[in-house]
Amino acid sequence: MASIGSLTGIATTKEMPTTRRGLRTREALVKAARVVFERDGFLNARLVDITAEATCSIGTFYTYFEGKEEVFAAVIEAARHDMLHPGMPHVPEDEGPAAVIEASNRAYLVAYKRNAKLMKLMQQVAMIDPRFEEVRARSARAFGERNARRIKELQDRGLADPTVDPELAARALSLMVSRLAFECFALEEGPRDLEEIVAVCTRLWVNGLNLSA
Amino acid sequence: MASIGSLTGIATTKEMPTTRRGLRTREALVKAARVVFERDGFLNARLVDITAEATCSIGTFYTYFEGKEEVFAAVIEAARHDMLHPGMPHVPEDEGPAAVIEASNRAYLVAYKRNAKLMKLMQQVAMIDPRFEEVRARSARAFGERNARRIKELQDRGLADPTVDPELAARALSLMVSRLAFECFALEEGPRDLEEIVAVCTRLWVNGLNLSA
Amino acid sequence: MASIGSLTGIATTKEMPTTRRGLRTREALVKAARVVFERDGFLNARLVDITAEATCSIGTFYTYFEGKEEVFAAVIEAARHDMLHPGMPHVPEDEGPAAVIEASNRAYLVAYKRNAKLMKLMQQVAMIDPRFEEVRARSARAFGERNARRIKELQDRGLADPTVDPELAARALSLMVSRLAFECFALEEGPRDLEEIVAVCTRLWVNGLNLSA
Amino acid sequence: MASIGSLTGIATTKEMPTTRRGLRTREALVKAARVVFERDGFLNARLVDITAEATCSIGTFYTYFEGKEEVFAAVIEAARHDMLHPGMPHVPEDEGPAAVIEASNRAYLVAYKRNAKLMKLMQQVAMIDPRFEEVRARSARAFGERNARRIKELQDRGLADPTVDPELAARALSLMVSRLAFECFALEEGPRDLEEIVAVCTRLWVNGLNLSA
DNA sequence: TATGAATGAGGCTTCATTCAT
DNA sequence: CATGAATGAAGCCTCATTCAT
Repeated sequence: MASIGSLTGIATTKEMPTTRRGLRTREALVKAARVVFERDGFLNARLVDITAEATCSIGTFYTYFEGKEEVFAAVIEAARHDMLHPGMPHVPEDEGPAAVIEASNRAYLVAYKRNAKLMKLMQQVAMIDPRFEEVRARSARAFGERNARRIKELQDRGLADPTVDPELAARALSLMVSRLAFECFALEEGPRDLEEIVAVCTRLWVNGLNLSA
Repeated sequence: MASIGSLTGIATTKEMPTTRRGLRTREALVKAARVVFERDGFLNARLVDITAEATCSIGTFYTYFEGKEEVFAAVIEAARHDMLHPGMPHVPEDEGPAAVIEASNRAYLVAYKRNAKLMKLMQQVAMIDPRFEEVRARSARAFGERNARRIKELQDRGLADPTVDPELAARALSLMVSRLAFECFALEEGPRDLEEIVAVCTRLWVNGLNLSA
Repeated sequence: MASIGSLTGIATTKEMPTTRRGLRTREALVKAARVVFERDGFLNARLVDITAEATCSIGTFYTYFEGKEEVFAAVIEAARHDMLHPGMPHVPEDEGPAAVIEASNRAYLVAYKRNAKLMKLMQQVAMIDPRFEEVRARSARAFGERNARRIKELQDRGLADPTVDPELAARALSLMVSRLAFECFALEEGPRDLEEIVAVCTRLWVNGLNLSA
Repeated sequence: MASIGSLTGIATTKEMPTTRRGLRTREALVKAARVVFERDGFLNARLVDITAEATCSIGTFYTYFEGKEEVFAAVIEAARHDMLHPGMPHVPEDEGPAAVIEASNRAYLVAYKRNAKLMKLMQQVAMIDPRFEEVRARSARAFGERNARRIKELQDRGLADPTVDPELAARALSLMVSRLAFECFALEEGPRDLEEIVAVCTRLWVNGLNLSA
């Protein structure tokens, strides 16, 4: 069982290729892996399928990766910017906290929708391999903590219901959004209209925290 | 690939045993399967482990089940009453909708906590086998629809925020509760104190729907 | 591996049932076995299928037979009269040897056609189990020897080509008829019209032996 | 159930190896398979025996074949030239049709005797697997048709009995030869002296078609 | 006689991983 | 760096046969 990539902080044996050709091959493998994983799922994806998609040999695969888990880590790594940190959109703070929440939710949901298949895959792998569950949990935790800080701030400013526990509320509401995104976009169960989902999520955040302003 | 049990409505080849002895053996296998699945996960669970746990032979296993999937279906089936429909607790309607929601959430979370490992397993299998995903989705849908009806009723009675879409809100809030339960009880990430979670969930439902009026 | 039935002369452990009920059950099993064997082939036929067809239990099967081979032997045994000794038809000897040959061929082919599926089965089993090959060979030998005697007689009477070896010619011509029957009736490759086949076989026998008379 | 080789025209998943080493290994497997099949029969032959005979691993087997059936197809394929179309020997046409028939029969029987075990195997497999029965039938059909054309030609030239149906007679006489070959060489029942068999077969063909004229 | 649950040996197959070229 | 043939551990599953009821 290979250790997984840099995303988890676990050191890997394989280093990044130095030559241009090597970089190109590695990149092709990561791209191919994403295609195959999204098409067949993590478990059904075979290394031969990935190398076939990348038009290289199995041997070449092992030049760059230690195994399935590690390419998967590389796939996640390659998508993380787009996926995990959708980049806070330009929201004038002076439009009020509701606007910030709405913008934040929209940004998250847009990114989620764009990477829906990968997110589904990530969920699958997280349920299979505890190391990826840890990756998922860490990223969720970071997201939750940021939201918790925001909520606490709003409470301190007297703008939010002071009776809710900021950490737990942030977690609950974040899970609400991410899970709804998962079901609607990844599983394709339910409405796929983005704005509809943004609206509900935002309303439930705003109401839930009693953002009176 | 075997078809899965009656839970899904899909017919299975193997019939229920008619004799007392057969019934006992089948039951032992289901119980053993639950133990092994919860301990090793669905993928790592081997049939030999299950039959060893049930102290019978592999052949006997195949007398009652067509494969791993089918025992798993039987495990779920055996736990469904306790798990999926925790039974509405006796809540005096006259204590108001908030009390009903709280009782409902508590009942759900209590049942979830009791079956936490199985719920985790179900999530895992649902991510692996689409037939079980369908089972999970169906049960979630039923739960969501029931809540949607309640919300609509409250809206009609002027007790809930009329601007939220009942279906989507019900879904979002249900997912919030179930996912929080999943993380806290199944993954054991976060607080495991039941009442704390009940409180937050209830508060967010109540606030979210603006039931304060 | 059980020994096979009386047809082969090999003694079997199981004796014929003494009670009326036992006889009925045994008969039902033999009948069912023929149905299942003809439908699924010897290899694919499972004992459960046979007992299901006979509406009795596996245990009952072993009351009467020692295994698959033995029921098969019983099936053959039950069909042998019709199959192996089609009974010499009433052919006035004075119509000449050609008429005798024709009548003989017709009788054989009629019986073959009637039991085509069983004959195919017998071929299959003979290729699988040497003991049944021995059964088949013995019966073919008997047939061949009878024909050889006839040929020799015709040669002695100056009616047949004296240059052919009676044994080998009898064998060759017998094989010709039986194999043609096999292909046309059992495999259903080629013409299934009985008289057409009778005509060709007879003509080739008559010409082949130069039955000038 | 794997599809069988190119002999049948059915496409196979596994491609021919490109490297020299691969070619050698595949060849070793085919050769080993023939040995094991001929020794143990198709049903008793285990893949381990074949790979042991070829001194390679089971995994290697699956690099080249999809299963037992497919190696068997390859074995047949490898032997087909020698077996199925023994190549018309150089027979001066002017020696008359009888000489052609004799030469043809001898060529066939010589080839048959050389591959007797394989022919027996082929018969066995044909009785077990309909796809191989189809292969056998096709090859027999081709042989029969060729002979039918010959007979018709002889009839047209007034050299053969015009009352026999060319197709059916060709089939009957071909079956006679092939079946006699099968019994004498494959089953080793009866005379194994080639010339004796050639003589009888030729005599019965010649007489049967009345080529004496 | 009849039943049918229990048995378990042993074949088949997959695919991540290695390594000689 | 690239190749792809070779490996073999590891699980699944079948079904004839037994035997206690």
